[in-house]
Amino acid sequence: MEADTPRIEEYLESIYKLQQEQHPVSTSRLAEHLKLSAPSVSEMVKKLANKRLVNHTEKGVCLTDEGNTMAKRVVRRHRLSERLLTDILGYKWDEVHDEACRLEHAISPQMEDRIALSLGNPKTCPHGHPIPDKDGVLLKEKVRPLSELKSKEKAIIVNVFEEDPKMLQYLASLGLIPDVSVLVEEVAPFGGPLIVCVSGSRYALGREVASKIKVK
Amino acid sequence: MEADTPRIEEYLESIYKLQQEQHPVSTSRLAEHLKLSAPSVSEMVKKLANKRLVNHTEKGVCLTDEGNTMAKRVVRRHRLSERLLTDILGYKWDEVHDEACRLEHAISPQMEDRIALSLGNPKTCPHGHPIPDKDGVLLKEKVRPLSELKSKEKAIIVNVFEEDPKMLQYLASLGLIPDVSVLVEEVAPFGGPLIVCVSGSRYALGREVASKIKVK
DNA sequence: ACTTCTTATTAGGTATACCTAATTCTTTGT
DNA sequence: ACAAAGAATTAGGTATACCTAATAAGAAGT
Repeated sequence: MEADTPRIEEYLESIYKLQQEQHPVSTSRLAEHLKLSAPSVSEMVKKLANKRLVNHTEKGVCLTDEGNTMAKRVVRRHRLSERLLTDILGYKWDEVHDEACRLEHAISPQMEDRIALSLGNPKTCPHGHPIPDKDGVLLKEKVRPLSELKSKEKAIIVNVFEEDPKMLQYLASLGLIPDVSVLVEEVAPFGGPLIVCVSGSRYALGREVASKIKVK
Repeated sequence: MEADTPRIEEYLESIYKLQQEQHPVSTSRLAEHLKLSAPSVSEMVKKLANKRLVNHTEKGVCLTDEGNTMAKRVVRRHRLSERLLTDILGYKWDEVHDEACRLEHAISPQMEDRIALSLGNPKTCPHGHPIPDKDGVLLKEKVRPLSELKSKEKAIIVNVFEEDPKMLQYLASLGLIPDVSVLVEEVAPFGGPLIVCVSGSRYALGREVASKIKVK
């Protein structure tokens, strides 16, 4: 009767992520995100609901308090793993996601503490996302996508909502990483590109790309 | 048709370890070591044999070249994990085994390399056991158990064949750790204790305990 | 309102890795 | 040599987590 926690963690983490965009998460979105068939997800969601980790209504799936707590613990371990990989093992930010997806299920609460301590209690992952603290408290900054800035507006990159390595490499090559200041020089009309100024250089950035960069 | 590698790795690692004591490993020993029922092990061993990872004869199970290579890769990841835990995350040597048992299945070849590099290519785990290199080459020192030394013999601790935390704590408290020099002052007859001298202090050590400490 | 399209679920099936109980095969003691 | 003990396997069964194909339920278009 006991849980295959890795699998459960995977589901909770996905639901957690998808909830940020779409509140009650549809099972089809979840299936797509987990790369599983819809029936498999349907079935598993039922089990999660039985364990009181999610509520499953007509509109979709959402985490219960308990599910949310558990999801945040996984997110914490994922992001701490990413930091361990970059800060200590010399990984680049585009190489850490997949590795962290495996590590997050192999890290004990004790190791979680030790990583946090050894890294000086980092507040964010290498992509700028906040690391929930031990009690699940998560300080989320108010951000907006870079794509929504007006011409001549200046802002600081908070995080990058992206995990594709190619894309991350591209962004890093332009210096578009957290804590960097960006000036929007010009916004081309009709959904055209943004001309941005980053640490002295000027680049044209597609809207799609710019929408993934969150700034404050 | 593809492998549940973590489980396979677990078996190979156990067989690898047990082979050091008893060459063809009996399925019952294996079952005991893995804390599984004999039939479960019997069945799994059949699968491993199908995959050409072990040879299963009347006398027992032994690793094929391929199985041995795979086992050594797991051992490498296990011991590198242990070193990561002690050297970077501040764990004590008695706290690392269980944690490493989980990590060893979540570490990619790339991460393996990075850990080794970041730690300066350590040659042994915190308990003194050699870390196989990338190609499975493993330099095994010629050792004998401390329990076999004669009175007045002096030797250097190479490794400790033990993973029980309590025991490791005890040994560490006496300073009985790898690379430390020990002098046997006296050997009590009839399987009695050894009186040993370690960094200025004198202790009485049971035979059982002493047999787990390998020296050169 | 009704058909169409999408979304979700049920039905039925597979593979993995475990279990207990029963059986067979292998030693070993007398 | 043979019975008792011990080791290993077969038989039969469970739970988990996945799948495809078929069906049902809900939303949207004319």
